[in-house]
Amino acid sequence: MAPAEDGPQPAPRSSSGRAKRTLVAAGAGRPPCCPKYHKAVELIGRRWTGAIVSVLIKRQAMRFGEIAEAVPELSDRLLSERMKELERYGVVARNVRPGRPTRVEYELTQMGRDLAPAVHELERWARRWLT
Amino acid sequence: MAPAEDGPQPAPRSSSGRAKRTLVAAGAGRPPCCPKYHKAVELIGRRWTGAIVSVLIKRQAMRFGEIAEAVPELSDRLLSERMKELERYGVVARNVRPGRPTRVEYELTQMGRDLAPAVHELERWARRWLT
DNA sequence: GACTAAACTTACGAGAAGTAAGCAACCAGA
DNA sequence: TCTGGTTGCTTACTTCTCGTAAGTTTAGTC
Repeated sequence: MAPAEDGPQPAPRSSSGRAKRTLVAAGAGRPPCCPKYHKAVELIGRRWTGAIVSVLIKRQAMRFGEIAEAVPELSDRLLSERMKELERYGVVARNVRPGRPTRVEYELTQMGRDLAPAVHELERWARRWLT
Repeated sequence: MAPAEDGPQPAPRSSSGRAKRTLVAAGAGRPPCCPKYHKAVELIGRRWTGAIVSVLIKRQAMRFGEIAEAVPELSDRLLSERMKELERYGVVARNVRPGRPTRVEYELTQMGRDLAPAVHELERWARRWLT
């Protein structure tokens, strides 16, 4: 990240009152500061995604209702939405088990399991600094 | 949160069709899965917060406009909002330098610097798994 | 006296999240 | 057979957050 961009000239942004800094900066052909990290934050930064991944790291495979219980503040609607996203990104795998009331199991893929260090570090930080 | 409504019976979710699982679970007196981690995700999971902390980790003190340049997609409005939040949480410190036009410098506190491992792990993951 | 710079604010529409309820498939018990 | 229960989602609607654009403030400078 922070690619090149060592500005000798303080340079652009604005011309009067307040012009479009964003556009000026983007228009200068400068790439976004770190597309991959940004994308990662978009993914796991989305509300509840971190919590979902966190509980899936602790137990290996969980059913829909189990995740819902483990994260009580999360509603079914959002849980369903987040799981679909995570599946689409390849972070979790979804397995439907044959049976009467349909049972669905979710588990992390390798990509998802590899998020563990980040999640653990964040947990460590939270434990240390938050009340 | 979860005021009154203390049902002695576990009475887990539903009675017909689909009742309020969320409220039932919360009402059962069960604490949220991990309040601190949840709080952390609320904080750094908010849009752009991760990116802001990330650039502040790389350089030590930055002015408002420098952060804005380093994260070109981020608008002034949100940058201002996020910085206020981060300051309130104690993640960054704000120093106003005397002189006109007003110059403000932001730098991470120890609490903020301690976020570096989590941010680095997330960056590593992003580099490895995202396109 | 108009112009400029830096750091914010304000206004407003669009999109994401929260809340509540419904649905489909199946089965156990009365 | 009818009632009720379980499970994994949807749908409908409200509220909050984000993105975009433009305005404000303070004081030096041309």
